[in-house]
Amino acid sequence: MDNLSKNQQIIFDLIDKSPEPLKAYTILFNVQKKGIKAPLQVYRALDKLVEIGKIHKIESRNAFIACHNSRCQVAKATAFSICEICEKVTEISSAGLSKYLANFKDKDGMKYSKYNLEFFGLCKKCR
Amino acid sequence: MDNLSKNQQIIFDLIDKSPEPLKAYTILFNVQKKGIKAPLQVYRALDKLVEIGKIHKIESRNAFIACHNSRCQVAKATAFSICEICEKVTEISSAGLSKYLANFKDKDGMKYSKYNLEFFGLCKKCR
DNA sequence: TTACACAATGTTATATTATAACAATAACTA
DNA sequence: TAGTTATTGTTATAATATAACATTGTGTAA
Ligand SMILES: [Zn+2]
Ligand SMILES: [Zn+2]
Ligand SMILES: [Zn+2]
Ligand SMILES: [Zn+2]
Repeated sequence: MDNLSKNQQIIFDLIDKSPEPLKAYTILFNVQKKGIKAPLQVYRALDKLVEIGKIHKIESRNAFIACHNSRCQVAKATAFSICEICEKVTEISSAGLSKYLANFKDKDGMKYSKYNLEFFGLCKKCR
Repeated sequence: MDNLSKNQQIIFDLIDKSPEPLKAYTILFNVQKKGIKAPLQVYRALDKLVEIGKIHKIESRNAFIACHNSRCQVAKATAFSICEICEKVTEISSAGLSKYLANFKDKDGMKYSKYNLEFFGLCKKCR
């Protein structure tokens, strides 16, 4: 379950050591020297890594970052801050926020199994 | 400010009367008989409509819906529920939720100017 | 009115993101 | 060891989005 396959490990390592979210074709370019030559090989590994919660997709940017939040259980509940100038992305780890959202019910009383929240603003450096 | 241009009006009308989110190329297909023939014409209108808050983009689906929530001021604060089976999307209008998120500060004390929240689950019909 | 600025349009080409389809191999299970 | 499932490799193609440039419309102020 924590045993990644060869391609999954190569791609996870790349994303994990990146200071910024990586796009699929950027990943492809960077792992070609390791023998991963086709988009599908990248997308398959990304799909799996997202599924098991090792990485998250930043939907508004079509990019991927490693999970750095023990609170987000297997990609079911994710929150990020995104700087609109430098594009720095940080995973938000807030007990209050995750509790609030996990318990949120809409007006029909519906509870949700999963959510993704993206905050936008300016990071410290860019203000 | 509420005066849409010709292409903007055509595309807004289509989205506004659609019961489901529409994708850019679905829109393109549906407005070709009205003289809008190129993707760029669609994307330009979509960009403008998003900017002025008449429509929202559902990021996880690359699709667009009309705003039906007076609380979301010009696309700065959006929340949706998405059914993972039938793909029905509803804009969430909750005073509590929008107040909570608008006032949310991360651990660095940063407040955000904008957010997008997508909840996933099963709608009434699909349960 | 006329000149200017700015918004919107039209058009062709191209870039970027993602999946279909099929064959082969590796890893796990009974 | 046979059967099953996950993973890989490969080619082609689908789906989403933007670049670049020329033209036309619309509002505004001299
Ligand atoms: Zn996480
Ligand atoms: Zn920044
Ligand atoms: Zn809205
Ligand atoms: Zn449903």
